[in-house]
Amino acid sequence: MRDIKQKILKNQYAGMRLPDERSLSEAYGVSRSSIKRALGILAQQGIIFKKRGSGTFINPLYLKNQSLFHYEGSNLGITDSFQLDGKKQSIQLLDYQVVPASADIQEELFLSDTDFVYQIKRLRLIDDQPFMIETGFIPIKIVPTLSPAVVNSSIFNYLEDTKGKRVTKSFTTISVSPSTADDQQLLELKPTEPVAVMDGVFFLDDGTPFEVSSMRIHYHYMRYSTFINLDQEG
Amino acid sequence: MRDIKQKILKNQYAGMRLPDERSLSEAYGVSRSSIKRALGILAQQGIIFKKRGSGTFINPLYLKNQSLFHYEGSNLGITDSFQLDGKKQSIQLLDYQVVPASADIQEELFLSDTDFVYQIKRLRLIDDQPFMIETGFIPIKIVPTLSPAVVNSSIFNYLEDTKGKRVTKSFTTISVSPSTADDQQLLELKPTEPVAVMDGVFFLDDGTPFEVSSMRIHYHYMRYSTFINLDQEG
DNA sequence: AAGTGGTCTAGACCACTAC
DNA sequence: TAGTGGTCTAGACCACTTA
Repeated sequence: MRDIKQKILKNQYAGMRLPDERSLSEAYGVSRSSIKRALGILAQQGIIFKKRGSGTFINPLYLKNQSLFHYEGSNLGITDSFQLDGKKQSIQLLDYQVVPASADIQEELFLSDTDFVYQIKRLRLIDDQPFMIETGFIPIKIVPTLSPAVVNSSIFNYLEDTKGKRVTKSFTTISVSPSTADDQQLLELKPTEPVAVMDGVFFLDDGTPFEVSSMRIHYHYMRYSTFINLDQEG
Repeated sequence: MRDIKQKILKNQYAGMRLPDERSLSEAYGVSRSSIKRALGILAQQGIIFKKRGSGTFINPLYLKNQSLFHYEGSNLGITDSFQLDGKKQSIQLLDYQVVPASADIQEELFLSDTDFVYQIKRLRLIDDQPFMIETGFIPIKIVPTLSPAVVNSSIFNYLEDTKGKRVTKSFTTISVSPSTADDQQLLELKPTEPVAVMDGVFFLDDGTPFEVSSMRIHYHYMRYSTFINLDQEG
């Protein structure tokens, strides 16, 4: 899959058309089923279109606009969703405490009355411009070793590097809101300027809910792109 | 896949756990590969989690909150994304003309200098409350038979019913903006109240780009939910 | 050690498109 | 009619979890 994707990017297929599946199968020395799986994922991502009876074609929009297409939604809809390429990221820790899990949070993280969570509020900046206020809740029993030092950078990376646990799934809702006084102060907004709100639950590989998070994003930096494909939905 | 989904909804599996793939294969009288494909789609949608070595489990959040989870993003991120259940939908046609395709639109719809497009501006309402201004561009050569009467309801349904063409894919970008004077008037917003902006390209089944659309949505009605799963991304 | 999901194969047959 | 992708099968073997 990766190799075919590279070839598409490098324009190594003539006429926006890929070889047929049987040829690819032979060329790569794998079964047709495996080729089919690879192409299926690329089709799901909108990189190619399959047309029964005629062949498999590259989506021209993808070539023109990879930067957008590169499927920002795929990065779990968080920091990487924003244009952080060459820019300096930083974090200000605004709040860090351990509190009992509220009823709402118990429900979303599958906790009981007796569970505690970290409550972490951070301001994220790029090139010293504040762009997002993030308030997250994480069960202490999942990462008992969290500390303010860790929280000053990526919690997801910490988890992956030290515990081998990956955060690979999320359920997120995006909405829009006028800015509150708190937003205006922290994000340096005028009263007429709005924020985007992303509320989400993040899960580990195995489905364990790991964090509930609410993000308030400076409207100027909010941009969320997705490719939707209804083919595989029964 | 549909049958298993029903059984999940009706709580016909004990302990939030599905039978193993080999049993399901036998029970349904199909191969394990077919079961695997069905479960793969449900996992992609966040309905179940697969754990190698231990089994397949129902996502409890899905049972608690199907209404949200029912994956509004899947409806191509448009009207169905909003809470229109029992409510009365209506449309006001604000503009309807045929114009030459601009450079931008030519690029996104793969048209040439000589192509013309319908330019259609509509105000959508639910229960007589305006909630979205939609400006769309559609190549005349794809639907030469469009008319104001058609445009007063769903163009997608018209296409499917009369031409057998389905709109199954979209590429959409969501952002946030303060309301303009036009927004404020049409959507009955105060100057401090913002709008969500959804810009997108919609494609037919076979990858033909069908419409470029820009939607400005009353912030009160904007809510976009997605489940993201990074498992299948290489 | 037993049971689970993950990957992969080799091939049959079907449905559609284009010529 | 030839060529394309779609669906499905029966089975081998691997990687991981749990007891």
